[in-house]
Amino acid sequence: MIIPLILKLNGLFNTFGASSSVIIRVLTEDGCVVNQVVRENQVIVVVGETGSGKTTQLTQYLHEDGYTKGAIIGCTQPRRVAAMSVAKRVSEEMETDLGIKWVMPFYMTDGVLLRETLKDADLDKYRVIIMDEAHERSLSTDVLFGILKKVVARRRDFKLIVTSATLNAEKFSNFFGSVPIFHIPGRTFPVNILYSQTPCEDYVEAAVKQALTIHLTSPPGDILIFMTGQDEIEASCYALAERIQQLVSSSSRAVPELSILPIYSQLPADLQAKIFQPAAAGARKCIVATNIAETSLTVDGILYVIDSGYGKMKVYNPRMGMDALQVFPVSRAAADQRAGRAGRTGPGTCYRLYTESAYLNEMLPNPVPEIQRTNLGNVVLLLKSLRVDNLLDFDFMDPPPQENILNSMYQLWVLGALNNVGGLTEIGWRMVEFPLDPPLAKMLLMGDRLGCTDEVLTIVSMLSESDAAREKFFVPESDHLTLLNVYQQWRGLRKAREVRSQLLDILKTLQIPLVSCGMDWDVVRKAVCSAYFHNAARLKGVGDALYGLGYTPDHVVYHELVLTTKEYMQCATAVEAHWLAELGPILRERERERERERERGREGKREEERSCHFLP
DNA sequence: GGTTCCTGC
Repeated sequence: MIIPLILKLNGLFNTFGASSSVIIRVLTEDGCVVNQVVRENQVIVVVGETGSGKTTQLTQYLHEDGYTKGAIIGCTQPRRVAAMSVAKRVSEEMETDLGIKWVMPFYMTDGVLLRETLKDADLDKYRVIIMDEAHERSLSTDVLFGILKKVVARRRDFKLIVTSATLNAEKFSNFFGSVPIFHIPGRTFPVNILYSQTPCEDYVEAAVKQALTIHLTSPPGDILIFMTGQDEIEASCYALAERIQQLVSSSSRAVPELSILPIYSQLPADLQAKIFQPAAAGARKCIVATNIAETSLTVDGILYVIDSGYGKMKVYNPRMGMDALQVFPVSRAAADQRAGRAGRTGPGTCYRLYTESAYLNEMLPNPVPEIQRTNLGNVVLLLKSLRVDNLLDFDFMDPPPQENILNSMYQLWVLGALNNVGGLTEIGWRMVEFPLDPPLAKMLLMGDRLGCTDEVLTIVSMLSESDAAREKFFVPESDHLTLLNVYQQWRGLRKAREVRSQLLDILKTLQIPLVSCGMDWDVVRKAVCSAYFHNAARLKGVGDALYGLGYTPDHVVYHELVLTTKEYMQCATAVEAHWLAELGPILRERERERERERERGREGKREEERSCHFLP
């Protein structure tokens, strides 16, 4: 077998970190040590650079040691594109080794593996699971950690290999009982890090200046600037273009070309693709990005990184039942990840627009894991179905705030998924079958009861489709019906169609018939209402804010409430007040109680009646 | 009239 070995001898028995008692073992050139250690340990943690080939190497060793005989090696990634591209790369590498029988590891997202535990709690079909990029701490990764820890205890033949960035390795090792940590050296170049001498007043301005300085005085190499969002990116690009233009017209010397390229996830795909095209001869690229360029996208040729030190993050507030999209200083780990982007093609430089003292004293070592800042409805449902009765006792590596768990349980109870003692109801058991957020699963099941599964199925599928085409097909009473309208009139929506057919399969297995209500769309609104009545609002003093709706309903339910500069209800549907009473009698009672509590307490006016802004 | 990045089928 001629797969180049990247695992190299890297010093014997180094201790890992000053406080650590864990010894880093060594992977030798011939790989026999790793084989032996995998043999001797059920769980190991592997520290290595992204793309160092560690998963390829590990699966090869595992194969050699017979772990693929009559069993499967599973390898998880946090993102689907990554899972697919790793699978592709590995299969290409395999093809070059003619005549060798190789059992491909099964690549998937961690979310897929998590859902597999629903059907097979012990994951019997897997002999080994490799969790790649576990340091990213996706919601699914964190839930899987707790579940796999139990699988490891129950199945002595089962192996778990967790790969991680340096910072998290010891924590991961401790979680699984001080398991061995391995180090695989990376292949990146050193990055020189320069800090701002004083705190920076306006990082957009500072970034633009720094980029110009690099462009005019530093050797060739592309620039990558990290900003928080679309607005700042547009402002930076505009300012950069303007300054370059000024220089061109005022300077007698020739100003080299600078190709200014914004990138963020909302940017249309054809514009996104531009960042991967090489710059014209003699020109330099300057990419201005959100944190999409931190992990999701990798551009080669970057030698200069300019880091604002900030990023946006969604934070769930259980008291308000609302997500807030807020700007935060990034963590040290994220800042280091950003800096590392300058060292992929050669020795690079990272300009941090904040002081070294801010880096050392004000930034968190790691980002707050997603599980601690999100609505846990799905997690609760899933764990309940795995017969984890007391969620507060579940072995989370970093437990979510108790308030988040209790609030999510309350929401599930309101939806009828949990009974009074916190067990799954019949509806709850059926909701688990759907890979959907609990309200959407509920909407489907209510569609069954109300005779409109066909319509509701489309609406649920469309919520995952882009909202770009929505405007033309506007239905005044309901954003949700607008989505149905879009789908019915323009059936070229690929993603929605795929999702729809897959959800339809699940309906079939649950023996729920596909029934249409024709044009009687009121029942559809009722189904929407039944899913969202915990997200209900009475409109008050909204004035001009409703101009897009055409008329003013008394009550609406909404898909999501997000706090940005203002509070925004996203995807709202007008409902009749008596529907709320019919469909959610328990809720109404609880709400009255809570309102009375609130009136007594100091907590706020804000929650009583939300004046709101509509997004068509 | 606006919002970082992801996921399940």
